Amino acid sequence: MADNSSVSAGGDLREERRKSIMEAAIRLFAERGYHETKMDDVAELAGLSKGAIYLYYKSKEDLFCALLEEKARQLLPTLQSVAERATSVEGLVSDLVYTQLTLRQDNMDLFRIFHAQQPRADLRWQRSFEQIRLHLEQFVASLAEAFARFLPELPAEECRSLALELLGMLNMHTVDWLVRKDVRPLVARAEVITRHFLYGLEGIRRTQAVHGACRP
Amino acid sequence: MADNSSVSAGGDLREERRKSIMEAAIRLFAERGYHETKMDDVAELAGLSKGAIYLYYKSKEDLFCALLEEKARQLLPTLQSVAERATSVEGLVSDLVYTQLTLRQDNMDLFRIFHAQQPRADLRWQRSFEQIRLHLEQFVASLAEAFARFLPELPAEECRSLALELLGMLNMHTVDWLVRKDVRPLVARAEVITRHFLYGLEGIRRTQAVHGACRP
Amino acid sequence: MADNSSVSAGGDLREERRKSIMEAAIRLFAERGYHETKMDDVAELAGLSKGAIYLYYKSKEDLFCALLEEKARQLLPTLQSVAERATSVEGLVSDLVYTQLTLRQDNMDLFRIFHAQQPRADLRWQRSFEQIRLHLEQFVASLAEAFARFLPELPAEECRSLALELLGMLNMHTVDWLVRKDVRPLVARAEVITRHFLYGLEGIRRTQAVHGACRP
Amino acid sequence: MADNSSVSAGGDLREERRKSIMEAAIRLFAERGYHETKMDDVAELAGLSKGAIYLYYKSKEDLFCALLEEKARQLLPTLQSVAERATSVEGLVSDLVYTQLTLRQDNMDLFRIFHAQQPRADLRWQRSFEQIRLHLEQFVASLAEAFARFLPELPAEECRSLALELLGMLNMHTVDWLVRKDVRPLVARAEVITRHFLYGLEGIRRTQAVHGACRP
DNA sequence: CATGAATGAGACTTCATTCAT
DNA sequence: GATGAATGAAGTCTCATTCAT
Repeated sequence: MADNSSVSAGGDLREERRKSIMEAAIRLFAERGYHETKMDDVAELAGLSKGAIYLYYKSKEDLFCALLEEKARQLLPTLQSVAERATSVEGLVSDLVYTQLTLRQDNMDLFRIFHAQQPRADLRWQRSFEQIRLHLEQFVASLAEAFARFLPELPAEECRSLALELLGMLNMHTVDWLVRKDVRPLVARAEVITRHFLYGLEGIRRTQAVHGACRP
Repeated sequence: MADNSSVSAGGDLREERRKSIMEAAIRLFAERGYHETKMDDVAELAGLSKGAIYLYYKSKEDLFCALLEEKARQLLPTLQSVAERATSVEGLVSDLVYTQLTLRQDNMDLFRIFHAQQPRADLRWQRSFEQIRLHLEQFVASLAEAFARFLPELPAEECRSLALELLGMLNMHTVDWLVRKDVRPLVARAEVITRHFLYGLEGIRRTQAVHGACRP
Repeated sequence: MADNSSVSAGGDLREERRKSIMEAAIRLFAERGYHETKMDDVAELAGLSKGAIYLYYKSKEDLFCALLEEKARQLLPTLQSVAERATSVEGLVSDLVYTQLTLRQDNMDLFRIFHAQQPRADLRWQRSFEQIRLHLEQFVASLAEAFARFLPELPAEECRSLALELLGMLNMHTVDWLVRKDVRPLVARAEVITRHFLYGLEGIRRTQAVHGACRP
Repeated sequence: MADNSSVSAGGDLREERRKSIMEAAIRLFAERGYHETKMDDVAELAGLSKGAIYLYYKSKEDLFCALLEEKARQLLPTLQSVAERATSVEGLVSDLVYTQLTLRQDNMDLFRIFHAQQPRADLRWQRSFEQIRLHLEQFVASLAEAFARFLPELPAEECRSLALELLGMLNMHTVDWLVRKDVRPLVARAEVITRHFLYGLEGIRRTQAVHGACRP
């Protein structure tokens, strides 16, 4: 255990450097965007020389894509599981809102990057972004499906709508929190959002019940 | 008529060129982002030489800022007025949703630009963006205030929350419409969004009524 | 004629610039080799800015390949024709030596580039170089064939050998002339080379004649 | 014996490493040229770490120069001696051709390097190259002088010419052998080359004899 | 001595901007 | 005014060389 410390330290050091580059990159890409971020800046923030970055990532583009893919791999499982293990619509919504806000708060830089890139037709990050868009699409779908489970009368289309709307609410609150540099934690908004959204669902349900009752 | 045509045509021509540059810029900035858009591309799409752009805008940055400011000037009044002239919360929401979706559909490129830039901390477009953020802030405020008018018992904070959430829902639907290249018009989603949001309000109101009744 | 001067001047100017870049490139590539030649140097020698080169050639590599291909296209026809139109072996050799030396003298930089690159296994200029090697191969072949025409008894293999040897003699004299910066013109060596080579042929012929006579 | 083994082994090891670096360098410089050869590649092929090279050679340039000088020191004596110990022109030529072709075959990488660098005006290897050029010059001179010994009537200039031509023939055959990756050994061409060159000499001699006879 | 991670000077290339025509 | 060829600052990336381990 003690004797392999030198070896594992080598590996650890390498992994640590890799991580420090990535953290620097996330922060800068988030704050300034891809093009306004210079490799020099990343190097400086990571505490390395410019050339050293190229020992870990073969190009700026590669660094950006690696960032997207690694974070996607880290975060997506958490997101998915919430929708799947829910036992009631109230539980689903409140868990989801809480989980999302926590993740966004802890990964605000990543959120910025995603949010900014979302509506681009683009260019050359297709590979990475297309993957991520698929993940997102899948996430929306699984959320819509969860709604469908608890609101069986609702058309699939409308369930998807609900999923989008909930995410939209979360997005806007996150952006607001970022832009106004709100000192309160983002999760403090969980209760309001959950409540508002559940009120909406209640209304939908009631209408459904009536309609359902009318159809003999 | 013939002789002043050169003058007025000159003026018109000038205005026309300005506009064609701006339209080209909007489209390209939206599709590719600021840095991926080359002045050559703008010139080509506008049907002018590269040098000519500099007769109308003193730099690329200036073109971008002018674009933001001009469009903000064009669109914001419409947005504001909806909130102000509403006579019922139902009217407010349904008008707003309709107006917003229509505007976004007709100015999708502009929407992309705004959306992408929204969560940036940045850099050098502060001048233009700060202005726009103020406009947006103001718009959110006036919307929150309109809600407050119709839901007098609701804390101001929560009214603002509602405003954000409605806009978030609209944003997400717009992004979804763009990304999936939905062939149906964006406004087709107005009814669902309005309904969902109003159900939510109804729930809030009912709770309020109960709470209100309790308070002697 | 006069009215299209502005147009043709534009074209001419462009062609002139292209040529001045190429001339600068040939000289520098010849003197220093590919890698020791910086785009800045080419630009300076061509009397342009660094960036301007990229208006004419899309990369350093492209410039190098264009150079090879253009010169090959210019010079090869001359070389080929000598071998084809010869009516006697004496005429062939003396014309060829003269033509070759003249061309080499007038294109000494190009000769250096070819000579230096000739025995490389390499790398990325394959496209351009493979073509040129084919041309050279073809040239050697047509020369060998010309020898075969005048020395019908000689095996094809040995004719090819003769072709190589004549070219080798020319190469070495050219290198010697370059390295020693000989003030006399290179063509001054034509007579000696021709004479020496023809003496050799005479010997071969005589042997052939004897052998030929022996075979009934 | 045992105890000094570490020292002598150390020295041997050092010498061995030096040699393995040099062999790697020769091969790579020959195949790819100086600039396309990376120190990493040399290290890998030599089976050492990159840093280790710098314990043996103080820079890439130094490695290249050392290579040239060492090989020159090794090979030149052999070359010189042939010219000096010849007893007849036939012997001279056939020995020289044979020796040269053998050396070239066994040192083809070195040949490539020399051949490629030969006609450069250059740069910073002047030190090493100038030396080598002097050696070569000397070699050509001694060869010319040998010819002069056996052909006393021939002007010195023309003897030098003959020397160049013989070397040119050898060069071209070597290049041809390399480029076409001829499977037959290079020395297989010795007989033809010798024969062709001697035929030439014979012709020269005959003419000389006639001229000599005329001069009373 | 040996290693190989890190450095940083320097090269190629792009593109916003200028300016002679 | 309009053009587009030219400029050159600035950015990405490479690789010879160094140095802590």
